[in-house]
Amino acid sequence: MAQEEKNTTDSALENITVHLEKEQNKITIDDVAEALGVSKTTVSRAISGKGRISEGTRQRVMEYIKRYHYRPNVVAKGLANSKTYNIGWVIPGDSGLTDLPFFQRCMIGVSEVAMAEDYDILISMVFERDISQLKRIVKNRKVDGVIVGRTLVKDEGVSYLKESGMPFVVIGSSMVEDVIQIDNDHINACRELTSILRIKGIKSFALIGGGMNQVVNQTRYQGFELGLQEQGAAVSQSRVYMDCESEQSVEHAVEECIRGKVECIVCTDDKICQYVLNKLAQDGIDIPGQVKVASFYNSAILDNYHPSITSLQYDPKELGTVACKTLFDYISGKEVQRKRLLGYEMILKGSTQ
Amino acid sequence: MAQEEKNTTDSALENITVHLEKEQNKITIDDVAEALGVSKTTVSRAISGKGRISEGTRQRVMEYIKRYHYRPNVVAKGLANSKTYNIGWVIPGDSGLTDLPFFQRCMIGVSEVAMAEDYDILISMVFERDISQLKRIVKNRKVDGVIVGRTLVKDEGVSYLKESGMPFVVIGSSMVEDVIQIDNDHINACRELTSILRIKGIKSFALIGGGMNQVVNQTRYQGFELGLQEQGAAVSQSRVYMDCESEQSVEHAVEECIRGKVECIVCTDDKICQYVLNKLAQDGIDIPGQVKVASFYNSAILDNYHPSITSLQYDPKELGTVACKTLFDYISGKEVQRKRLLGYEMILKGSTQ
DNA sequence: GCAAATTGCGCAATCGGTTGTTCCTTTTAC
DNA sequence: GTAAAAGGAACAACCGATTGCGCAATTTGC
Repeated sequence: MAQEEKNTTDSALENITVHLEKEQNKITIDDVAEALGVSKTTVSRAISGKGRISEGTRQRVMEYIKRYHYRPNVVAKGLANSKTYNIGWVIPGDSGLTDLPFFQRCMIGVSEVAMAEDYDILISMVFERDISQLKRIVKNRKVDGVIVGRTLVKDEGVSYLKESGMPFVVIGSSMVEDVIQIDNDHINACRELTSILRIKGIKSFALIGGGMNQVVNQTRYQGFELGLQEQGAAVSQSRVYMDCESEQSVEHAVEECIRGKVECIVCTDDKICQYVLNKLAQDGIDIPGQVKVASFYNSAILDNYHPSITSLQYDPKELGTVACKTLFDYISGKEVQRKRLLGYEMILKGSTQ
Repeated sequence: MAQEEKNTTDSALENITVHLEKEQNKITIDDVAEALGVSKTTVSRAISGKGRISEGTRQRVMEYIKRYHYRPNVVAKGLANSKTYNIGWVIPGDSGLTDLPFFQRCMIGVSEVAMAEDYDILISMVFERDISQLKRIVKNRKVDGVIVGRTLVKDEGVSYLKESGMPFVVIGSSMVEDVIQIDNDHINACRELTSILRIKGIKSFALIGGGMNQVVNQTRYQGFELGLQEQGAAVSQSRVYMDCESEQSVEHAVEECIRGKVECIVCTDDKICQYVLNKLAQDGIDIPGQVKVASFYNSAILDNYHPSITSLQYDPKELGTVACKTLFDYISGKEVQRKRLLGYEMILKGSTQ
């Protein structure tokens, strides 16, 4: 009965309309100047600390500002010194379950650094290969720089940014020349993984991976091949199934692995790993008894599997932090390293025991 | 060998530094005016279409603009008419696997509407209950309005926005008075679900749900109770386990359901449903034979379960679209409905067969 | 004690647009 | 044919900050 009342109340409320009434008695730098009997130049200097100003008046201004909650208008400030105090954050709009939390955590790093510099983050989603949103924020000069996550081998966003002259940093690697990149050391991560597993006596590997149009997958593929090469004759065989975009293609790859008595399956991301694990469970194949499994990211979507999955783990927040710092350095004219590789962590778990 | 060369090349590249050299010969409205021998007023009016201007000169201006790719400086434009051409998008920084894709798809809707109005989206993440990022963009007046996703029962962000006078719209519902809300009709969705299941002969239900501090969970709880109430004596018993934040608490709830011979478990979100399904699988309990299961969102994280899971599904993009349109209407002074409820879709699948 | 150097502060231009007002020209009305 | 109305374009103020430059007052140097 209580609920029913509640419900009818709600229905009634639905038809209520509201509209905005503006008042906005926003205080400007002129107001502050007038109130204190000084020029706005003085107020500006008190705040920025630039130029010549006596400590006394500076204090007086700061007190007034604090007391009456004056905040400089960022738009006006931006106009005066040609800055927007925004950076763009380009993310794939169609990112999967693995990517999404990864980039969100990247963004935490970006966000922290940006806030410290009084910058905010403007978002630009890229669907399929449509970069019109990115073009907009660049052409409209709504950002001072851009950070790009997940690059493709032939990445139109990166090419566009490069020719536009807009400063930008790529999280991950890029095939385009002369681009500032912050990436994890996938190559060495893969080498170490194969090496460690080899020491455990594994002699046959398979790599099951996503689209080779993504730079990250290509890099992991390289690292995997390189790692196996280093193991030399000790590895009897290896199989590679890249460009697995659907669950079916992954299942097919797994079937071939089983048939070929592959001892260890390495997945290039956790979504693919999820498919692999489901297929193995379906076929009643024991992990790690009959086949061992390793993946990347160590993300939450694999949390519920037993045994837990050996992973190469990165620190997405660190990627974000470093990328954003690098971007600011670059914008402010400092020299920055063109390509910087961050570390990784090997998390050995039950699936490769 | 090829790879090794590649690798050393890469290492060498890592130490290369780059730095920005500015040139930026950006063309301004004055340049256009001068080139055409008209005043900048004329150029401005040609573009905006406001004021009196002959069709001839308008054409002339537009042609020049197109040819030389003139783009008005949005910051300057914003300063002149006190707009930022940005809207804020507040999302929980710690959102789970279900929330994240949901809000991303909301954002697609928001983004589309915003772009059509020449607006961009500024992001503000809320961690725990820390709304300092939101405060920043509001105080710095970097946005003309804000859209808030996932509200808490006692939501500091919403309270803050309300007292700040910044226009905003909530996706979902809010407990704060007089707030513009766009939500799905959870109440009726729940009622319909219980009703349909009841018709199938189910007599005992359980609801396993997340934190009651989230408005959406509270609403679903209400709808569930209301639905059962309407079924009256036909329902022999029902159990409610809200505030399940951990996998353990979900498992515990499931155990009790099994022991109590509950015929159908309803989950308030797909993450919880995942836990429920894992627990049921672990205990070897058959779905839908021994117990039926239903959830919300119909999200991808349940894609790999068999049988597939009956869900109440919403259209997140529509939520975003409507929210953003409403926000623009409100900002421009139009009257808007205070609370608007959007539809839902019942997806009956194997888990309730 | 006087010139030079330093300090403190304000004037006014500037960033790149928008818009109310004015002024001149053309069109309309009767 | 003349007054009124409408049309077209420019002037200049304005949005709210920053900053080069100039001037007066104070401090320093010898």
